[in-house]
Amino acid sequence: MGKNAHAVDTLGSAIVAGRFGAGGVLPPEPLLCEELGVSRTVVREAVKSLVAMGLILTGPKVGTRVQPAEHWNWFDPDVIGWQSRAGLSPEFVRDLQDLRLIVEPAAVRLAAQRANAADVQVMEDAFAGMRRAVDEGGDYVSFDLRFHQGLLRASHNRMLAHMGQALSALLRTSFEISTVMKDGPRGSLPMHRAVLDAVIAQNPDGAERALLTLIEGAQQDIELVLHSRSAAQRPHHPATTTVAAARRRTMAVAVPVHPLSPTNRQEIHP
Amino acid sequence: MGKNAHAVDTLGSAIVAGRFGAGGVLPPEPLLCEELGVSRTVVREAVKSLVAMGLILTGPKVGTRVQPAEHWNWFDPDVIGWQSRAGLSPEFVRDLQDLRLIVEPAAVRLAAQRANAADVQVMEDAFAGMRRAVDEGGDYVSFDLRFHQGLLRASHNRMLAHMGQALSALLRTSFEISTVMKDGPRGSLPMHRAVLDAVIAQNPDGAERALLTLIEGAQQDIELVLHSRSAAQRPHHPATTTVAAARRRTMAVAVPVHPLSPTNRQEIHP
DNA sequence: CAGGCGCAATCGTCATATGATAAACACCAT
DNA sequence: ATGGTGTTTATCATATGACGATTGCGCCTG
Repeated sequence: MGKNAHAVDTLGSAIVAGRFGAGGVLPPEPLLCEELGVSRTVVREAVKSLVAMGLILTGPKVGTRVQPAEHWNWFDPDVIGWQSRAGLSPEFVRDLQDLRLIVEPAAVRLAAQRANAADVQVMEDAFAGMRRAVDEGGDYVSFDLRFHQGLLRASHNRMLAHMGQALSALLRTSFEISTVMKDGPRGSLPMHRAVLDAVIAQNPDGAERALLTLIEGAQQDIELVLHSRSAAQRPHHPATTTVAAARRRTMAVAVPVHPLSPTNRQEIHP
Repeated sequence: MGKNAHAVDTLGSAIVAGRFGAGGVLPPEPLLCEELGVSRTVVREAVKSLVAMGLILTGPKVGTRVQPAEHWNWFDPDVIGWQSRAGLSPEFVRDLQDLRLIVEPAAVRLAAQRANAADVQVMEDAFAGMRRAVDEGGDYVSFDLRFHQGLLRASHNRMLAHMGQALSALLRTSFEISTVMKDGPRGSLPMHRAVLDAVIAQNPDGAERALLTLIEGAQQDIELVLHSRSAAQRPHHPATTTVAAARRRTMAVAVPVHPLSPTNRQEIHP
């Protein structure tokens, strides 16, 4: 990984984790150079990236100060990733659940009205992958994410599609650092099918209903996880608390214990 | 303004305006230095900012290429501002209207449940400012924006609050480059009051209804504007076509005729 | 005690050099 | 002739050193 990407990731993680406090000031550039083991050029460019994400602002003599959390760009995959690794606070999860509950039903309504053949094909492929993963074993999560991503994109609304990207980043991270629920996938398949069918039938109401069912299942799981987490204070090792299945379910959610791979949007590797 | 900010703005505007085409590649860094009249350091930092906004990707030998529009960060105030100046295409406006219609009613429901005294005070102040602006003349727009911003923040959801920021950026820009509607403010005052009262009364249903009324009024205006615009193909001078008032209205919207783009080659969006 | 003035810390900008990477091309072997 | 392979080269990535600009803070003066 490039040094710049590493610097952005390190600083971003530290800031989001609250290492400098809310409104605190970061060390001067020379010190950051030492700590990160890079030149001032790299530090400056990393700082510029973080400024663009709304995490900090800079000025002569004032140094670089972290902005209040309301100014973060909460739709940046990196920011969401850092927050996820820093710990899924109940407030953060609640915010995301709120958002999902607001956005996805509305998006699926639009999708049912606007989806074209290509959109449907993407979702069909994703669904096929999910089914295959259940039958033969495989990466269920990626296909599930692709399904929901396809759903959001099928709304043909740039903002909604971008939100899906952010949501995906969170869920993906959540999965990378945890285990997948065992029988969740099989149970959620039929309801995914129902959503897709309703979209194909251009039936907004049916699509919304099916999706709401899906979300409710996920919400229950998440609440269970958060509950079991606050019960078992600070689990020790990769013993991520996995949660028993609910009947209808979209995605499993578990608790991050150890930070892991950053998403690197900075370099091209075609 | 600092050179860096200027560089980011210039490049960002050009990219969003489609000067390099979708998926096109920007000139090499040395050329950009000449065009912008700045050093390579500034260009690189500006590029890093744009990368963080998801507008472009960079890599050795491949140059810096603009990403497809789905990857833009559509919740960045700068990006929205550039898009606004580049021309409010009907699709863009439709996307934003969709978003507003999805987010604001849901947010006001949450606000009615979660708003505290401080939140209410912010909105009261904003409303008082709106009323004063109507009675004595003044900057109605700022207070209207502040009202809606306060509404979103009162939902106590970081993502929703941030979305409000982006929405504000759009509406503000829309106003900066156009004139304000004459009797819109007076007509919209009562409905704003109704929203605020419902929030204070912790009445989610009432708040949502009132807000929906407000949004519908705005939507009608916007449709009128877009219609009159496509009717009058390419008006000649600063004759911004303002639109007659509708009864209930949140904010006035007018048409940018002359983008303030620094580049002379403005392009007509398809 | 108050207000203006200078100092110094810190970021902003510039210039130049060198390394790293990956696409493009030419070359050789089969 | 064709396909693989090595070299070239354009472009970005990083490092270094210097100077300018701005602003917070303390000192000095009235």
